[in-house]
Amino acid sequence: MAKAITPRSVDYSEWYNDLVIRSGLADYSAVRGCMIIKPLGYALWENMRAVLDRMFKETGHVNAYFPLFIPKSFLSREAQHVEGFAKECAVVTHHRLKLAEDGSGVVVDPDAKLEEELIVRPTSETIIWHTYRDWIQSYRDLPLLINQWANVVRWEMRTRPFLRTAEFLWQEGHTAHATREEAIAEAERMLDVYARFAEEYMAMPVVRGVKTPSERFAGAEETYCIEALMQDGKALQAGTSHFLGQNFAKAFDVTFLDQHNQRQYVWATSWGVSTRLVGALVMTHSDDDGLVLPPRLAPLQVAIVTIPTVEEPQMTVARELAEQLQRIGISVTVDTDETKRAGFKFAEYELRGVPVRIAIGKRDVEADTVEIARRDTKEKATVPRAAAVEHVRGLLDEIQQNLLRRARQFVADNTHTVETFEEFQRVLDERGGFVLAHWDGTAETEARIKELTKATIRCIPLDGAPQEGRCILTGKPSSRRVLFARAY
RNA sequence: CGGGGUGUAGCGCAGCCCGGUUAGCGCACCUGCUUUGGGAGCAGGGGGUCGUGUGUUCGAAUCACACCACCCCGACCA
Repeated sequence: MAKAITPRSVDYSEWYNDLVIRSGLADYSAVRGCMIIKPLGYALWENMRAVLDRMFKETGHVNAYFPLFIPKSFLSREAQHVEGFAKECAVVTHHRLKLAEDGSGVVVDPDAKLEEELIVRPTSETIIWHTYRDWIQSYRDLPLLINQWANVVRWEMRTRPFLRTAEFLWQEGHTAHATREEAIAEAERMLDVYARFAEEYMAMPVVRGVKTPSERFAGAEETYCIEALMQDGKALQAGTSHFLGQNFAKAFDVTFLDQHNQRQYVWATSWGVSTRLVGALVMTHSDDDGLVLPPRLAPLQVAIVTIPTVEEPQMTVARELAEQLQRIGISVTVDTDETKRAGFKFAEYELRGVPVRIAIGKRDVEADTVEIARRDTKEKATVPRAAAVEHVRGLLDEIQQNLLRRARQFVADNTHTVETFEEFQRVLDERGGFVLAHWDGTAETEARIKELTKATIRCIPLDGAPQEGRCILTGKPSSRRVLFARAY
């Protein structure tokens, strides 16, 4: 094995880093905390983006684009918002460089200092709500349903490829509504879109819930989220949808006249998912041999390898088969690289997560068969050439379903219900995973549990039935279980 | 921002303690031949500001000091 990836059992974190780099998803860059998204990683993001974009449009949203830079004063308009983001903002202070007098290169020209500093957006609520003030006058202007695909910068202390980078790509939806109820319905609708995307496309089961007040987005009245469970038993917040109340409308003075000629503040939501989803996908399905990508998002679904590459009969079969697969909408490549041998290619396609690999050798040509291997289980089947297209079509569906099934089973196996604090600690230390437990509802208890165990309340699950119980820490009454985990 | 680690060829490393030929090794790369059903073999070849700076010395990858960068672990966050 020329390209050994650290096995998960040795060091999960190393495995992830190795895999991201060696599979060709991303590279480190010259800038701290910023990564280069390589063609494979970007293709994956493009596929995610295409599906999400379609789902947003199906739910009535349109795309727009707002500036990268935000005047510093905007950020301070909403008190909680600035508190939440102030510590991680990149700030532009000058607009010009000049040659250094000592010839050592360029220096910032002190004469080019900006009157007001510009913040590189960590999120766009402020500049968007500043704009919405001009766009909204009447109830007829509502709802305003806009999404933006953009990059944002958060100067994080500690970064990890895809999971937390200083610059990341995302989408941010920003909507304005006439009523509280409508805005809440919008926030819930978009959470539902995210959850469906995660399960149907990423094959990643998620728990839907709401954040506790201390975990809420800065400036939100309610933060809805989807939480996923990674293979090492740690949780990952995969998407959030916020009900912002009238906070931003009040901060930016966005009002409208209703049907009764009454001036009202607008109700808001914002919601986003980011390139973090690529990391989530990797951590959900992949194994020690490389990426495992769900067919519905895989940039390449089928790779055909002929053995040997150069000889004609098998190459002819490969090209015919590829054409037939393409015709039914399956992405496929015929590997014509004569400098690599079959074994090398097998390993390489596995590393890159291609769901289905087909091998065609002289033996197959003679028997009129092809060998079809699936990435998720690594099983191989020899099937008649005439049945290959249907086999592949069915197999891609089967892999998609199997990944979701497997991931669901994992979440089920790693979700524990506990009654006492001792049990809580033991489960976290020995097994990790999601832990359902009673909590007295106070921020103090939440903070204390975090301090003692490093576990946070990931969410208050939306589908959890109310249940009387006693808080695992304080013994005070609790009306429902909440979802705890150690998280990324 | 605290703790730890690493900077030597595209990648991974040895050499450094104890200074001294032309700085090595594996992978990758180039050429040729033989191969080709799970990361091929042989032969030949190309590729280096030893992170940066200053100092010590006849002489520094090697010793000293300073700086920089990146990675990992923590606290903070999508």
